[in-house]
Amino acid sequence: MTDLAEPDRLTKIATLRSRGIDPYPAHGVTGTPITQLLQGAGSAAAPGPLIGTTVTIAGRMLNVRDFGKLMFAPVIDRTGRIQIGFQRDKLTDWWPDRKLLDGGDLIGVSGELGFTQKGEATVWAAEVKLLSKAVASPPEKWHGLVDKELRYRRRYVDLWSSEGVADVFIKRSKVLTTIRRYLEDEGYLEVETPTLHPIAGGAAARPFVTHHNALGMDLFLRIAPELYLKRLIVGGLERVFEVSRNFRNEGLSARHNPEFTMLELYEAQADYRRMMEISEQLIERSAVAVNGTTRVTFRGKEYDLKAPFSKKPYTELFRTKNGFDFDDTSRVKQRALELKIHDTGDPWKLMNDVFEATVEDELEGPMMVVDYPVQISPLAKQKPDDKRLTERFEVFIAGMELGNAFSELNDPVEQARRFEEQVASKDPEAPGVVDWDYVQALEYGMPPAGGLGIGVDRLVMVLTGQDSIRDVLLFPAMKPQHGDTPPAEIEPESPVAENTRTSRT
RNA sequence: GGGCGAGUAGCUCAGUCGGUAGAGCAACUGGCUUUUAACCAGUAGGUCCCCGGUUCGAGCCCGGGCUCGCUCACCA
Repeated sequence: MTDLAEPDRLTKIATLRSRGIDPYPAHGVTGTPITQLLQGAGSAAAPGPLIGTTVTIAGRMLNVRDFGKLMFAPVIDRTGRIQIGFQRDKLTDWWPDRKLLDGGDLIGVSGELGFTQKGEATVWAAEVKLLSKAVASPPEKWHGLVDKELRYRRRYVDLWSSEGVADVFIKRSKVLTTIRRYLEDEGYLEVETPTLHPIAGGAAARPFVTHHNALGMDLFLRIAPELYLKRLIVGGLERVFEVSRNFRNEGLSARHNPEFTMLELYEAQADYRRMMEISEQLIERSAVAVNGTTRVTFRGKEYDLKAPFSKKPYTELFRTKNGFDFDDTSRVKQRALELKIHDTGDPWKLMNDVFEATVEDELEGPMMVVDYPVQISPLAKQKPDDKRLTERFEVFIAGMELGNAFSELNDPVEQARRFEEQVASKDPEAPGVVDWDYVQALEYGMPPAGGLGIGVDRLVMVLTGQDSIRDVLLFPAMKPQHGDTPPAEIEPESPVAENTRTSRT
């Protein structure tokens, strides 16, 4: 047992057993969802149809108020909370055992639904069954769990003890349902592609490295599913999407978790204009599904997510904020110095860093930045009328990037050239080797296609008004707790790469 | 990694000038048939994050360290 287990409650378990009561019975009680009971109860002034009938509920009992011959306690289930009234006169045999129940215990109760003198809907217990004895106390009754670290570590308590927490995750689920339903209606196929990648491609990020013993090789946890999904477009599946858990070995923040969920989709014969429409639809429909309106409040500001979103060219935003063109490399360098941006040696990364520092944070949105320079868009197709730019856009809300999409580059020769350029660049986040298998796929011919990625966690943040990504993840990344037993060491047959970056030597 | 803040009972927090460690809730005992953070009386509960220093005396002052939160940087 851990030190959360209270000796007194453990003693009660022994007492229960000695009286022939199993504190952890094999079978539960099927109850009516509490919200349904409350609806059927109506109010004391206008009693509903369930008043006076015998009902059954199952849930967690909290906060017992004992009057000696009468006792009240709320019981919660996933739908709501209702009060149970225990009366000695109606529970003569059970009454002496009531002290064996504690706040936090899971119980099943049957009895007549009625009201108290104060008019609160109450189940007057006629039968009580202990379903599971809690040996740890529930959180303090009026502050609840306030310590953020404890809330994340003990999400299993936070979910039922903190107001609104479960609701965020119910909404998150609704967002995913909405996305799936919409894409299925559009003729998309949901697919699953590998999480273990021999080459960490499809995005610029530092990967996690792991090791496969039988194959005797290092593998990367995927940083994006992109290159596999486009192989499926070559394969003729035409419209595919994946809800992909991606892993990036980078810093943590209110917007970044090492594993996060990305929706990626690809559609043959489409281009980035079609992706704009899909982005707008996905976001607008998700907003309506969870909030019933396209209006949301996020970080103190109101946004209307109604389609269509405004669109502005990258180059124009760049010029307006900086006073010179994005491809004026000497002035970009100078500006980067002014902004104290670290120069990795890659002039185009520097240009984009200047863009991010000067433009992105102020993009309240919802808005789409369109037509990105080709040098920072290695997988996007060039614009026919301006080869310096690509058919690419990103969606921003509240200065936060929510989505990224483009007309997919399907020219194998050009793709190989860009991969080689990337590998030769000084960007530490660029892949270390060319993905020749992907180039080979393109050599067979990929139809013109549009692709889109949407950060699901961030979308849920905006839709539920949560400032931190940790509040939309059930179990956000945490350091192991001091004193935790470390996980069993697995002996690799050969050492895992020393550096977490893609090796480029 | 930088900046700011925090660490005292199971939980939420006080702790004055450096002088015997406190409250509410939770727990335990007793009372109470209509409460809503029920109430009343009582009991128990402490490595004041750790190590060192100053001092007659340190929760408090000094030095070092650890952990956590927020934030900036990196990143989506």
